[in-house]
Amino acid sequence: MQWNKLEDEACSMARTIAVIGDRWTLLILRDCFLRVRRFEDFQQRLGITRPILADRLRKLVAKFVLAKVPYQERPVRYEYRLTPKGLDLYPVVMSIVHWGDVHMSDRKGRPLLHRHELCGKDFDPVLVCSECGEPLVPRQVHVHPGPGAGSPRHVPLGMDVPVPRQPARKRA
Amino acid sequence: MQWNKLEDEACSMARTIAVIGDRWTLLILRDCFLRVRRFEDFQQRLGITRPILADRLRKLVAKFVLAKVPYQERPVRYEYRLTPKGLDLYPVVMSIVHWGDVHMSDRKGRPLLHRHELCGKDFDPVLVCSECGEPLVPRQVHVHPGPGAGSPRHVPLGMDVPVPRQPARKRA
DNA sequence: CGCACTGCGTTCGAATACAAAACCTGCCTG
DNA sequence: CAGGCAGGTTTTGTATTCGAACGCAGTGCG
Repeated sequence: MQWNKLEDEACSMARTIAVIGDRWTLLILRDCFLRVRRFEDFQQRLGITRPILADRLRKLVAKFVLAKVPYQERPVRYEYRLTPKGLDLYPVVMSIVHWGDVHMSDRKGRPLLHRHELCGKDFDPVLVCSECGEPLVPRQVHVHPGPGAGSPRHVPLGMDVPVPRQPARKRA
Repeated sequence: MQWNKLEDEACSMARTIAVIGDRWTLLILRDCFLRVRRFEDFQQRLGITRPILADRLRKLVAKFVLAKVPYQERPVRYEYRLTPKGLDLYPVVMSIVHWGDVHMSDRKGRPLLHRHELCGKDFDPVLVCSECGEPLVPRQVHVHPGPGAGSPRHVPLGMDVPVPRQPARKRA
């Protein structure tokens, strides 16, 4: 499957991956949330090569995740800023960081702690239900097709199928 | 930067990306949460080629995200199951799917809806603070170095730096 | 003027990852 | 014994990605 095909899948995960499912893109976005905005800064902080960086920034702008806005005239220079669409990726980025904190830290512990300005405490991010506020666990989530459902070659995430497979298995 | 170097960064995001930051790996994990467990099923559902699938499964097992357990003897056949470490990726997967639902759906709407068994309603996932329960927004989160902090070549996510750059800029 | 510098990229072969298809193994079934 | 099935590996060609170097505009400095 090529990158472009991913976008056409009737699966939100595939479509998202078509935008951010690239090693560099996620690191660039992390830096965006750190208020890094300029080509040179990205390049130096990430150690990414210039052609790749230029390509990823271009793609993110084309997908309206970043916006290219001039910060000075004469020589016109641009900086890359998160759009509202880009800002909405915060949960994705935070979830990834948190998983790394919990599961990929070495003996010394996690490299950094997050403090919530509202309550003043160090916290972990928790994913909850928008309706009842309870934490989400995989087993309590069922999925049913929505208006944009296509032929489910990819049965979408959480779909409670008994694993689609050839009906009966002879051997246990 | 090569893949392996990512793991050594003192950044939880980089370390997580070293595990799951691959287009196929995330799709495989999505299917895992759908209770897909067998090589053939992954292959057919994803349209992934066999060598790549074998490679990704091997890596996920090596990283303890999946476990390879026999489900029958004589011919020994294995299935791949999420470990607790793997199950903890649920927020990552859900956040990605939700972003796709919101921002990548076509006119017809999102391909699927999620229903929460506990409250019986269709919901969106929301990322909240574990301490006060309020939704997290980027601007209200500050970060300070934790015990595992290294030299911050990558200043970690959310770090509230005024963008590290060469002190004074000659041109405005 | 003329030369260097800064910010932001592009162009170029070499290395890598990937796709498509065929092949192999161990066991079972007809 | 032919064929099938689950779960891979091998082989071969193509698309991506990479690192190093170059291009280029607009100053700034002597």
